[in-house]
Amino acid sequence: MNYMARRPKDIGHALREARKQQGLTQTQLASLSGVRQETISRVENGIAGTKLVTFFALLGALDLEATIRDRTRGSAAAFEDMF
Amino acid sequence: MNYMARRPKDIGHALREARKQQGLTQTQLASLSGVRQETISRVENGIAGTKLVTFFALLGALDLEATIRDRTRGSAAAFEDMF
DNA sequence: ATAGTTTATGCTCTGTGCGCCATATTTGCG
DNA sequence: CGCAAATATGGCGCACAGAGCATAAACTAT
Repeated sequence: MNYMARRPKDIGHALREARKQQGLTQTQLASLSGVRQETISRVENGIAGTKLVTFFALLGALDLEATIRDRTRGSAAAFEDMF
Repeated sequence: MNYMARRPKDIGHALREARKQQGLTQTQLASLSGVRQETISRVENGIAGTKLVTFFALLGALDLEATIRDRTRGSAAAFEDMF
């Protein structure tokens, strides 16, 4: 699990993949995170105006975290996947 | 530059550090990103409801990117900093 | 095909982010 | 200290996210 994100749409993809990977439905994730199923659907489909609070609620429920770093690290990505 | 973020407040901190590191004022970053100086101030101080669009506008202007990954990677963080 | 589940979409309403403008407060430096 | 630059804060207006509820559309299986 290691996704790079530069646009809101990337966030949606990452969240959907993580959710599926954990075998959760949107409804299950909804009760885990406190975010409604409808909202999760819209977020996963890349609604740009999503709030950080919502994003982090989903991140937490999926046991994920975000990191912020320079864009010049693409070459190291494959290496990091070793962990 | 490698910040871990689990809450909106972490985002603000990371953005501020990155901006300072590049020797930019909020006003300069404002014209670079299209986000207003007042908004940048509030975001850096951890306003929870910040929108993803705003966040990514600032990320892009600072030439940063976000990654999403499992929370079990703390031990690898120091190692990744080698890059 | 049909029933059951999962996901997407439409609506109203409330809350709030952010643009915009002004100003207060803090910070840095002589 | 005193002044200028940088950052923070407040008000107003508009746009839109997200709750809540309903329902439609898309899958999945039997």
